Amino acid sequence: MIDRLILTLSTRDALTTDEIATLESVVKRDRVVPSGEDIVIEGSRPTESTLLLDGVAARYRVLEDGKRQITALHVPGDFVDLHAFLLKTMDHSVVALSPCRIASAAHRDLCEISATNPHLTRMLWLSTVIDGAIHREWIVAIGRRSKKSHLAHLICELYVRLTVVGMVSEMSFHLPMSQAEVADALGVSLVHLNKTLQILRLDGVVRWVDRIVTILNWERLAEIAEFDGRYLNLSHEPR
Amino acid sequence: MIDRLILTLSTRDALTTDEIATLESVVKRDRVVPSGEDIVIEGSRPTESTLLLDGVAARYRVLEDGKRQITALHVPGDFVDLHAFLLKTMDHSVVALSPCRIASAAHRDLCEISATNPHLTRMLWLSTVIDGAIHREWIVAIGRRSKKSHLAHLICELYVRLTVVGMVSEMSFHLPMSQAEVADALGVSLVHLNKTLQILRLDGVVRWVDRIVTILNWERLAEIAEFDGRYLNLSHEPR
DNA sequence: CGTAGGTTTGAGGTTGGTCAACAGGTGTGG
DNA sequence: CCACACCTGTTGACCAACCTCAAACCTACG
Repeated sequence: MIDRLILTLSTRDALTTDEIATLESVVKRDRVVPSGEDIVIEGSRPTESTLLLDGVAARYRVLEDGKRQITALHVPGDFVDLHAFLLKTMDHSVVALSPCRIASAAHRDLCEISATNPHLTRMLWLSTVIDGAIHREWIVAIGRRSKKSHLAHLICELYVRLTVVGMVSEMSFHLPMSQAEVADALGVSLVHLNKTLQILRLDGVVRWVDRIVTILNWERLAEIAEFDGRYLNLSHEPR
Repeated sequence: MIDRLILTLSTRDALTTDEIATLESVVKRDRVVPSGEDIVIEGSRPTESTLLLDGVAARYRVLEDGKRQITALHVPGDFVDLHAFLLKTMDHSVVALSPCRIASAAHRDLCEISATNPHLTRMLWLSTVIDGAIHREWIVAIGRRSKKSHLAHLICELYVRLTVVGMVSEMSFHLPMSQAEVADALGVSLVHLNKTLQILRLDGVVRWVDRIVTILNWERLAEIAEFDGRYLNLSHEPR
């Protein structure tokens, strides 16, 4: 069940069989959330953290005028709200952008891990700081990149993250998001997102049809995005 | 020396005297970095994390065309690169925006803490996830707020964060940043930042002269910013 | 067959960027 | 003491990027 969590973590550092067993025993009750439904709600005080097993989910906030900003996208193997283990109260909601299979880890059990297994604790901590690294990259992208470069960057990021959990084949991956949702992730209007996407298509660097993204020219795409995947911290080292 | 770190942490949860003593013994070698100098450099592999004792520092990245984006601002009591304890390699630099007094905590010692004091470990972990919460709020601000609202929001945030460490008096605080640096934090041009600031001044909500910021009308400012400080996680509870 | 959700396109207006110039303050060397 | 460079803040003019509104089109589905 937690194969993809293991993949994401063990890409960064080796897990012992004991640690894997601990994670397996702690992650429980898998179920499916339909597309469009909230997995976690702003203001709630969850007593467990949610692991995404399958599907794509997004953290988001809505402003008073109805504008929505997606602050993070999650792929299988990600905890969508591990930070709530320490923050206690959710300061944003998490929505299922596609049907999502999820499971839960009780904060009581996570607390137990933090008391008994320092290395596994650091690995969980690591996954929250990688979230942070991705947030920073998004800030740079929204703040200083052109929209074309930003969109290219997002595609590069998702390509790499989905590769880690084995969900890319032949430069192609399923991205179950509407253009309106992608626009909310980039902080642009739907209309402008669409026009920006046209440009990438015309450049011949990506195909994006029926929610299947195919990278036709990785070199050019990464160049447009000025993409440097180091922030995803894929290197395997003692943590 | 670490008074402000204690302030920030114990605002969120009680620290035992033992824990305070541990922190005190781990944070060493305070020194001053002159304004404008880098405290940590992108690509480096620090073996210790840096605690900011005094001054203001910023995490930032520079793109190929020379544009800079500040991804985080740090006030006294913040660790500027605690995440590097787990990420190992810095994916951004940290610069002193004013003369900064800093001290260091060796990763070896932090690792020791993670092995021996679960609660203190969680408190350090907490401080990295609060960083993350601030990042998310910045993403929302850059992506979906008007520049006026975004600037107001930044002022509100700094007001609250500086209050926690006792650096605000009578709605006034010292903010040792040039307008160009603030512009890099908001992801706008210097010219536009200046014009936006004029508007807030004309509205009579802030005074901002000689790097001293005075909030003249908190109510209106918070309203313009649509500010809700919950994301700063100031509530005191067991973590 | 009508409706709903998603994509695409065009037109026109606003926000915010770039370029350029100037003002005030500070430090430096002649 | 002045002349000068330099840094920061300020302002105006012009232009590009991006937004909003609006409509058309497509497909899936009851």
